[in-house]
Amino acid sequence: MDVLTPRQKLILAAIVEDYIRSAEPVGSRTLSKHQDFQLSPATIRNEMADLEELGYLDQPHTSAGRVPSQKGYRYYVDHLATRREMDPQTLRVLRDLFRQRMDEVERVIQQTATVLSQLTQYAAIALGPLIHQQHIRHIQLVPLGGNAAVAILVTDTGHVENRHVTLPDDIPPGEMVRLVNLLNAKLVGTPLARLRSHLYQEIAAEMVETLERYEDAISVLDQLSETLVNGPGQVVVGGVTNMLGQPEFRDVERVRPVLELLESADWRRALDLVPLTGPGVQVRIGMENPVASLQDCTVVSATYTVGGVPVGSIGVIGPTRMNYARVMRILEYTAGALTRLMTERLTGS
Amino acid sequence: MDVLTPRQKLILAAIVEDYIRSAEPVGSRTLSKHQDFQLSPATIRNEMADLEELGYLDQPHTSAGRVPSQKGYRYYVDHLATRREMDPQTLRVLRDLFRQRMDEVERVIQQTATVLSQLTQYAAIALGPLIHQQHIRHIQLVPLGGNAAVAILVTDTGHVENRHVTLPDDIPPGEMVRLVNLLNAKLVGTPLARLRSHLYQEIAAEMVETLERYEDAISVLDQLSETLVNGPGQVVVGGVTNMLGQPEFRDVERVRPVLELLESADWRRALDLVPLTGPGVQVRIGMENPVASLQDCTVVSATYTVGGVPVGSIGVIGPTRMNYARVMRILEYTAGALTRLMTERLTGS
DNA sequence: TTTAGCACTCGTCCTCGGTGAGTGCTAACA
DNA sequence: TGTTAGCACTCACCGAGGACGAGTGCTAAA
Repeated sequence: MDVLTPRQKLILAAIVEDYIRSAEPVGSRTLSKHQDFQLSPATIRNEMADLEELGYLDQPHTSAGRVPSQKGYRYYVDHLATRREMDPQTLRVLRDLFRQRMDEVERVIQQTATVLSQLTQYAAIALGPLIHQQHIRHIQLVPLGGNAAVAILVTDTGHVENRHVTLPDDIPPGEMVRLVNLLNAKLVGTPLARLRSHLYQEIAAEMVETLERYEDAISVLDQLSETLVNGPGQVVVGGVTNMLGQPEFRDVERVRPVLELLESADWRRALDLVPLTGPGVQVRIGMENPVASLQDCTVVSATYTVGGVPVGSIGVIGPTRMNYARVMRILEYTAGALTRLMTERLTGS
Repeated sequence: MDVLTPRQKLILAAIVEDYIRSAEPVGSRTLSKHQDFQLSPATIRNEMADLEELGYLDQPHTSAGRVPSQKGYRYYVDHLATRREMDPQTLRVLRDLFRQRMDEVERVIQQTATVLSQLTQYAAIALGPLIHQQHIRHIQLVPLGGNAAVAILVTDTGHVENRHVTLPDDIPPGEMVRLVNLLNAKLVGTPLARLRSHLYQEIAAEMVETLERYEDAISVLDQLSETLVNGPGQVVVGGVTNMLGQPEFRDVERVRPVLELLESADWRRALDLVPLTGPGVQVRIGMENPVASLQDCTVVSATYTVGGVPVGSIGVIGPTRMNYARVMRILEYTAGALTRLMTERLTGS
């Protein structure tokens, strides 16, 4: 990373901030009238030429002003973005959000995505807490007729998962009741991540004793646990149409790949966008994104944790010309609030 | 409704179909070379002038061809659209869809919306079957600690609903078990629509006898049944970005209101779009839509039924320049398939 | 090192004429 | 009376040309 003079930093920061505001290339004259630093346009032009040579600025065409390059944004985020306080109005909206009574975790995630997108005017994405961190509270098997049945699993946060399973033929009456009772007696309190190993290691022996049809029971439980642990969990995307308001996406052909990605049911990729990589706020600018259709976008994300372990994440997707300072601040706050809320739910009650 | 001569009908149909294909105003010369009717451009121009005077055609500007008006589309749909057979490829896609094994009704609805949007290249909307038509299979109350609990309700189609409820303080141990047992003994088989009346009329007496804390039990059940019956049910929207491919929506400002409507969580209004109004395929052209942001769109919808009663619906949203014949045929087929499938689920098993 | 001056670049906007698709009208024709 | 050929007219679209202005790079002076 090159070393910039204090004045160059000042100018770079001013250009980034001005461009974020106006979405128009910033000229030297505009800057010279700008603020603290009293410099003539010519001086600023010299500095800008240097900054462009170093790769921090781009010039759309010869007679236009300068625009931050992706490298410029990166430098701004890493070294220049000042941690301003949140404006009181934003803070109030967020406080109100988390003061609300929201019983279901699903609702919390849903509302978070909505509020994030409203506040930022970008698209927002929120991933529910990974279910396999949660503990089993209750298991139930409800026969539907024929061989069909629904397996229901309730976690200690009150999250309910259900899967349709196929029962083996000719289950003796009472056998299923015994199975359910055994499971509840033995599995309540187990983290979902260890459901399978518990099944085989600790209660298999007992199942052989208690149940006449051991293999059949295992087959049902396999069906339940298989999709459950690997499932992507809840994903909520909000404010997609906000992207249409951004000037860089006034052209339909530009937004289209982004909207298509956001709409696609291929949530695995969505998860890639906002991976669970440690604490703090992460910023991916343009080409830093692994997904090609986001190369003109910035993804800002943060994770919320329970007991220090990341369990879910939230993110904001917008153009590279993004209000970094504000979005990062908002995400930081929100992730913190979610961490507190989820910790309370997962350990407190 | 004015009476059109056979030739006028022929010309109107040709214009509508040509415009649906090309999205460009149709000129007299193009039409004269068109097909069966051997007429000179001049003759066709005369007829077109008449049709315009009657309101079936519009002219974007003096020296452009003609475009069907909304009245023209309406006439076309009502009198001219020929019931062509579905092309084999479309038919195969639909057959494959419903041949798939889809245990959960939710998956059926989800997949239907996806396939509809893929086939039509418009946006598709699918509404899950109204839950209050279904019958109770199982009720469960899982305490979470403190006063919180989850109430779970399974219907005979295997649909699982859950709500967080607040328990009264100091429930005697065993009381809740008794409550759940009583509910299951008495309520299994009841249609959800009659849950509340059953609660009060038929088993209230028994509850007073069996339970020490009758009022508390009722308060819990109230919480469960309240949101359950009035809930909007499952709504899936798919293929929203398909709209971006339509030439009439190349301008961002034109798509925006439509996408915003489709994204909005205000599903009540979405329900208004595709109301449960009897059998058959419904077409709403432009201003016929009650929602202002759809005034340049056509909504084609159909309902699926169980035992003759409409329980859910599907729809396609696209520009007024829509391939009516094909979309209507596809929706007709799909609604029929859903009717068969849901009937089997709701009554068969 | 900074600044004033100046020529230069280049995107934007406007105008303007040519082009062509399409029309309306009229008169002739079957 | 319905149909067709002919013809003048309209008007969106396209590309060229020119004025404008924001902004630059360079040079020379402070």
